[in-house]
Amino acid sequence: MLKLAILGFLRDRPMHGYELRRHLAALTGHIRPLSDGTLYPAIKRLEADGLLVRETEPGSTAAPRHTLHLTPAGVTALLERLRTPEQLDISDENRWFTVLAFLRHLDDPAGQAAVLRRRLAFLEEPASFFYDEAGPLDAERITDPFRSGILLIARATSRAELAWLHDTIAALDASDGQDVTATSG
Amino acid sequence: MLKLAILGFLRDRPMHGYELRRHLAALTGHIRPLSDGTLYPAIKRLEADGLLVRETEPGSTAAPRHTLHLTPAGVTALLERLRTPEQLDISDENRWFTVLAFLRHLDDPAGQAAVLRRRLAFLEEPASFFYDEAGPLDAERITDPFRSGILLIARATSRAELAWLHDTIAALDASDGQDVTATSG
DNA sequence: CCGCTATACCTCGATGCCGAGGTATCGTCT
DNA sequence: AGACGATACCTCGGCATCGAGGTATAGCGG
Repeated sequence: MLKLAILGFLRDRPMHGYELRRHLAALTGHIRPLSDGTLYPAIKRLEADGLLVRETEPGSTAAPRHTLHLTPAGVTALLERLRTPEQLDISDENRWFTVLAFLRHLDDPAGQAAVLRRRLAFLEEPASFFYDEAGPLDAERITDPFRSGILLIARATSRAELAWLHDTIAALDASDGQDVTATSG
Repeated sequence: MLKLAILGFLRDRPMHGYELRRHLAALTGHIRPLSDGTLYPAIKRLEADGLLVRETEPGSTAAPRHTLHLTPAGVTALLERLRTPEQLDISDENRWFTVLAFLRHLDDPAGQAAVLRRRLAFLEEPASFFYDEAGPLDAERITDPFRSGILLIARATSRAELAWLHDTIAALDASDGQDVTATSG
């Protein structure tokens, strides 16, 4: 997750750790704040994997700034992750939003549509939060106001996202067809 | 999180680990599947903390079943957790839904309303996912269709939840007033 | 020039989760 | 009788994260 977000931000432009931290805070920080005890080891792991390099700028500001650049391997890893996200990236809303935030980097309408279709399939499979001895509880059988609130909110989110997914997939399919004829004609 | 869910389910009725596992799978399993390598150590931690006890049923079915019961300390811990959730339980939707799923156990309309008000305050404070050099990006300035999708979905969720929160808080406030006059009169 | 804050980076112990593995029993199908 | 899957529980290594701590520089107010 963190890995995806770091690669995604660095794909836009090289930046140093502290700036990365600010961007990450803006993206998911209100949901789940990120400590730099998490960020810097993550950067080190990516560096050890050869996905990014640091270039030390001399006396720019304060401490020795390491400007972080993606390597070609880093770009490949990002695109691979975006093209074939793991199931948790599809099902968990926080992770899914991170995928969406950088899906534009996957510069391929068909590939983007394929990822959206995976989310679509996940949202369309029936899921129930609660059940008792008699089986799954549908909305009508739930008397607890808090639990019916969960269902209400989940359903509103689902409706909005399904509509958006259908629209966006249609647009991507259309633009893909256009591009193919444009480049081939 | 897991801790809260275990305590919450056991508050309904004692059950053994495997049954707990099924309930947990129904509650959050479609989002994030739970391995029993996570569940059983969590049960052990709760037992070590004195929040639950196991009672071994003799030759009921297969392996030695341990039926899990909340202790008075476990009930207290559950109520305390529900009454004063940490900020992450408020901000993270997955955690928040877990709080909601068991908030009914906090048998106190005023306390329940107070928790809902914390979520309300969180949702009402302005948050932006993205920003550039010129500051936070509002919806109009975002051209990336995937990022505008995030905002669209987040806003739909937020609208639905805010409406539900207002309604439910009003209902709780009303029932609280009624209860007070009923018990005092 | 001292203290304070912001910038910028790092380490380390504790914790919690995951996945892969293992054990054992019971019921059912063949 | 043997194979198999479901039930039921457990252990352990590995890893990501958190939080608390530390280091160092630059700039600003008093």
